[in-house]
Parts: sequence; C-alpha cells; structure tokens
Amino acid sequence: MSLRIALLGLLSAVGPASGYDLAKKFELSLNHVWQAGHTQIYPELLKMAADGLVDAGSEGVRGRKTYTITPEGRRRLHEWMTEHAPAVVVRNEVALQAFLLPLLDRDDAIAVVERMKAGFEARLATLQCQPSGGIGSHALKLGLAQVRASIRWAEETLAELKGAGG
Amino acid sequence: MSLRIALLGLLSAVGPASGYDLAKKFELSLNHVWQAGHTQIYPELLKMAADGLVDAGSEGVRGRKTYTITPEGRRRLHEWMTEHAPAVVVRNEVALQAFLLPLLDRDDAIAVVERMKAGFEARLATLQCQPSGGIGSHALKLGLAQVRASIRWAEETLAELKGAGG
DNA sequence: GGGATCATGTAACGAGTTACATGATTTG
DNA sequence: CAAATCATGTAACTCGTTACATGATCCC
Repeated sequence: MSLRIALLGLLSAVGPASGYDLAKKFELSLNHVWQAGHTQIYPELLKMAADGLVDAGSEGVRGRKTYTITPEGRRRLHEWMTEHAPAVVVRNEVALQAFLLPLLDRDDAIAVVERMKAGFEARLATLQCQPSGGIGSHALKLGLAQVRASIRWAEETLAELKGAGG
Repeated sequence: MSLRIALLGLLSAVGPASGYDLAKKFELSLNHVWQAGHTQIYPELLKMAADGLVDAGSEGVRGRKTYTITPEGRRRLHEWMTEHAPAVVVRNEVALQAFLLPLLDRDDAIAVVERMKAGFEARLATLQCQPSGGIGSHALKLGLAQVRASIRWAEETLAELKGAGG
C-alpha cells in the first residue's frame, strides 16, 4: 500500500515519469524515508495502471513508458495523507542491538556502541548532503533531528559504559 | 534472521521459555524494537531447534514446550551482536507523510502534523510506562531520545506552517 | 458448566529481496 | 566497436500479517 502512495506522491510532485525515473528518485531523495528497487516498482506501476491510479503512456525510446497520475490517483493520495494515521511499526536492527547490549561484556558493548555512533554519523553526513529545499524538506529535518538524538544517545551510553569499572 | 536473534536474545536474557512466553515478551518489552506475532514465532522456534540453536524440552502441561538456548545459539547471538553492522533500513509511513507534506494545502498539512504530534506523544507515554531497569534499558533510552526529537520537530513544523500566511 | 486464558499450530496472502534475463542507445 | 547506461521485466525465495483451527486448564 505505502509503495503505491510513495509512487503517487512522486508522480504528483515531479510530474509524469517512467519506472526507471521513479527508481532513481527512490535511490536519491526518498532513501531515508522509503526504499524500493525497480523489481518492485515496475510490477506495481502495472497494477496501478490496471486500477486506474496512473495512465501509462505509449512506449517511447528504448521501451520507455511514461506514467502520469490520474485524478483518481490524486484523490487516493490525498485521502491517505489526510485520513490514514500510520501505525508506528518499528523493526530496527540497531535498536535490537541496543536492547540486547546488556548481554555483552563491557568491552564488546563499547565496541558495538562505537560502531553504532559511527553509523549514525555517516547517516548524518548523508542527510546533510541532501538538497534542503523542495519536497522532502520536512522529512529531511525529521531525519536530522532523530539522527542527532541517536548520536547523543550513543555518546551518553558510551560515557556510562566507560564510567562503570573503566 | 533478526527474528532468530531476538528470540535467542530473549532466551539468553530470561532463561528457558515457551513460544507463548516469548510472544508475550515481544508484546510487552520488545514492542518498540521488534515485532512478531505467535504465528511467526512458533514455526521459527521449530526451525531453530532443527538448526541446533535451541533445545525443545518435552511437552508440559497444556502442550507447553519449553525452549532452551544451546551453546551454538549463544555463539550465533554473540557473533551477530559483535560482527553484524546493521544496515539502516527505513520504511516509515510517518516519515513518508512528512516527505509528502508539501503536496497538501496549509490547513490539511497542519492537521496532519498535529496528528503526528499526538502519535509521538502517545508513544512517549507508552515508553515512559516501560520498566526502566533490566535488559532493554538502553533501547528504551534510545527510543525516548528519538521520540522527543520527533515531538520537537512536530512543534517546529507546526510553528512554521502556522507562521506562513496564518 | 461456561468463559477466560493458556498454548500451539496451519494456510493463504501480501510485501520485499535477490538473481536472472533481455535489449536499445549513447559515448568514448 | 565496446563499455556504460538506459530501460524493462520475470521467477524464486524470504519475511511478515491475517484468518482460521484446535484443545487444555483455570477460575467463578
């Protein structure tokens, strides 16, 4: 369901695009929000066309198909944005490692948190390279706020681990 | 894979337990980190027993089966914790709505962010009800840090939306 | 005895990943 | 002409959810 919404949102924001274009957008601008490869995108666009949410244009050069959002697609997108209250589904390997941290001895735990911190900082750097204007700017700010909070958590956790019996 | 790790971690932390017990733990203490229902847990425990990661005890009262982590299970758990650097996979409906926020008009956008804020606050309340000691305390702090950052983001975004042309 | 809870499972489906497969066009 | 990139797809598999199914035991 959310894949559809993401595709409709992109088509609404940037205008008609091919599956290839949309896959690029996922890689470049949507990667910190939702992920999908071309093998998921192409079949989904076909289904969405069958459901009347997008119009598939005739094949262009190199077999390129350009999809355009339909009024019904826009309606569904608007409905999802305003009516759908997303359930918080967390399935996060980093948080799982944090959960299980007390199972490790002090040195292992410190190494794991150091690695997490490095991962958070890499992510911060990636987010800071994103263009800050245009669509996605709110999501970017949210991502930055969360990753900065995560870095502070890592620093506090390291201080705690190193303080106790260090 | 991570479901196995979560199960091994719980078995390591709390000692031998049944699938039913583990499902309860997922609901109560692990819900903000990883989610799994009994329909996923029971078959996985059978496979893990076949792979030698857990020992299935003989059936007790009401058909209850008690699983115990094996040395090989502990080895795998330790290996995952220390060697596996988790990839950051974000697939988050709230972040997707934040991303697409500029597609809405001002009033709709405000309503959506208000709803998000309420969701974050509900989550904060849930996390604050968790017991703060024991295993999971680090993950709890991480969750609290992230959700507080999210609430601040919602407040700033609302101020911005209301400021512009309000 | 009847309802709540304990306790385990299967089947069908949907979502997502990996590997495979193909061919056109552009650029050096 | 060869390599890179553009562009689309299928098949097999894993992971996760929803719905269905069953029976034992505890407590009122």
